[in-house]
Amino acid sequence: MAQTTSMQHSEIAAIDAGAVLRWYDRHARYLPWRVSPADRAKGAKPNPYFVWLSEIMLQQTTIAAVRKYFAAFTSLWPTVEDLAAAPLDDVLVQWAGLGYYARARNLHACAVAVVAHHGGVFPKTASALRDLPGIGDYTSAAIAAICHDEQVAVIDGNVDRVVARYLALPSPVREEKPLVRATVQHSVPPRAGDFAQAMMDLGATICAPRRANCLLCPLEPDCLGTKTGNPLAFPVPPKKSEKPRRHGHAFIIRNPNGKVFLRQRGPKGMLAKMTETPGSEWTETRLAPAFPFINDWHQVGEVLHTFTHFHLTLTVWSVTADTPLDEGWWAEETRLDGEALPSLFRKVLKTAGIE
DNA sequence: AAGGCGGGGCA
DNA sequence: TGCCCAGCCTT
Repeated sequence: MAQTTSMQHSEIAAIDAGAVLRWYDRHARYLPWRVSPADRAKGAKPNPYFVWLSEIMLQQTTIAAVRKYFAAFTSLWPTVEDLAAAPLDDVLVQWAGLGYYARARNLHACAVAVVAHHGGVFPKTASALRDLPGIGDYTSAAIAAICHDEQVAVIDGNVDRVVARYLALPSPVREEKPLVRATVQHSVPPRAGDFAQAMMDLGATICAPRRANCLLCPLEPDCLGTKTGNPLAFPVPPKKSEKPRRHGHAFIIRNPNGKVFLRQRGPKGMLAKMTETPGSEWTETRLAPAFPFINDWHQVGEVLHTFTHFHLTLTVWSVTADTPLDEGWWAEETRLDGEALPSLFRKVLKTAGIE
């Protein structure tokens, strides 16, 4: 077995890290949480709090979407101590619209843990970072490499794609994970942080999902994907599963004072602890609407609109209520900025002209 | 190992 | 419309 491991090791293809770094030194993207390669060469180090915050926000989220949120968070909470001291509800308000709200809950829990268990200083190794909430294989490696040049493999969707093309991998990335990891780990140079960011920039600007600008790519000379004549054939897409469509009802309840009724969702599941307009369960078959607070809802309500959000088809009702309601609060229609309203419920309110 | 999570942008 | 984006967590 040891011999087999040795043989496999000798067969692992390497990425030309020198070529990648030379390209990065000229073409690095400037981002607010980043230290440029030139400043890095002078000894400048990135702020681990900024790097961590940006990495969490960037999970399955584009840079364009993250910019404003990063600016707002660092303005409100300049340090991890500030973030840890903030109420979770305030963090959810600021996160509203960015999606994947478990990230916001884990973000806050992680800040609290860093302050409570690490003296307000982020751990320096990928292994220790990996134990914090919301930090997995990718994010732990990214922080350790970018902040401390730990020579770990940093593998995100960009790197998966670059390597899948570079090696012309015949199977979906999920099945090729060990080979991708071995290849990247085998290639990490001492400038591990710049290398990690370079590979991601390469995937974002040259070796992009639907466009490969091979003429400008530092890896082109050895790229097997290019040699096949169709690098865009990689990575091979996984089989996609059908998702059932779900149906639900949402109620826009307004009182005579022109306020709208909102409430907080439960602590588990979809959009946990976020603000919502009251509604029904979401089921696979279309349900007759039932609203717990108003027995004769159908006498005072009317359908405003029906729209689809992901796999959810939502029917929006307008309801007038003149009695106090429990389990929620009445909000000024013009002051929804202070609510932890996900995009879904902002869409609901927008159908009634409330924004 | 697979599925759920949420939203925006772009071809 | 479908796919992708600096993935993580749960079952």
